[in-house]
Amino acid sequence: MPELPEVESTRRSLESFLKGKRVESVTPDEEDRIVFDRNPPRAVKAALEGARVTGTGRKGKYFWLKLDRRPWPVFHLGMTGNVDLRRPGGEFERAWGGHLWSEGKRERELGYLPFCRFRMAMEDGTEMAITDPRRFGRIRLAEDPLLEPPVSRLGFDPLDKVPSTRELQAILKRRHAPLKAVLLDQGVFAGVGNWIADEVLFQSRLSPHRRASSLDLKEVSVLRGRLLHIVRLAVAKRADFDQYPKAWLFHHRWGKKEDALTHGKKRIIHDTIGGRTTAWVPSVQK
DNA sequence: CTCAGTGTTCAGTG
DNA sequence: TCACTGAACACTGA
Repeated sequence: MPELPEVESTRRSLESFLKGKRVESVTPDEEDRIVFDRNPPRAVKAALEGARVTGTGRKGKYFWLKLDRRPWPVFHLGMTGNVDLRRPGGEFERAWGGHLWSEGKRERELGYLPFCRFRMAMEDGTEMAITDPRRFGRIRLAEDPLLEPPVSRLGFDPLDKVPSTRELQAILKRRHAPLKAVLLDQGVFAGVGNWIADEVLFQSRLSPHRRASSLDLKEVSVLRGRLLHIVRLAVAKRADFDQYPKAWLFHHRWGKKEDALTHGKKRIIHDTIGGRTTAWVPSVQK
C-alpha cells in the first residue's frame, strides 16, 4: 500500500509513539535474509537495543528512526509492508489511515501478527511491529540516511523542496519515456507511486502515454500543481482513503473492471505503461 | 491453475 | 554514461 502519504502518516505515528523513549528489546525474524538484505537481523537488534529514539525522518518512501547514537534503522515498506503500533496494554493498530485500524480479531486474541518481520518494545511497553507478506520491504542500517544510497539517489520529495516549474520542465525535457514511467522514477519524483501518478495525470488532463519531453510550460505547471495538491491533501487526511474527494480517480480505478467509470461517468481504461497497470480516462486526458 | 499487484533493482540494449 | 524496457523478486487472493 505505501506511497508517500501512507509513509508520511506512518512516520508521524512513529514520532508520537516512540520519540523520547528508550528501546527495551528488538525481535527481528532471525531467519529473514530478504527484508534484512544488507544488515543481518542481529545487527539491527544490536543497533537499536538500549538506544533512545530522538526523532524520525523520511524521504520519498523511505523512513527512519533517529537515535541518540549511530547507526540508525532505515525502513522501506515495499508493496505490502505495514507498521503496527500499540500503547502499553493496548492492541496493535495500523500506523496510517483515518483511525489507526485494528488488526483482525483472531490476531488480537492471540497477540499475533501474521507475516511479522520485526518487533520492537520500548521501556514503557509501547510496541512497534512491521508486517510484510511479500517481503519487498527492507530494514537496513545507515550512519546518515540522507547521505547514502538508496536515499541519496532520490529526486525531490513533494513535501520538501520542490523544483520550480521551469526547473521541472528542464528535467522532463531530457526524458523521452512516457510521462507515467517518469512520474514513477524515484530519482525524479521521490514518493510518487502507481495511484498517485495516475491521479496526477488524470487531474492534469494529460495522457500517461505522452512523452515527458513533450510538455509545454503550462502543462508542466499544471502537473506540478496537481502533484502538490494531491500529496498534501492525502497527507492532511492521514492517508485515509475514505476522505479523499469523490471526484478523484482513486475511488474508481481498482479492479480493472471493463465498465469502470469516473465520478463524472467517463470511461476508465487500463493500459500497462512503464511496466505498471495504468488507469486513465482517454476522453479527458490528452 | 493462472495471473495481477499502492515497489525496486538489475540485466540487456540502444 | 545515460536512458529505457522488461524480467525477477515473494507471496496471496481473485
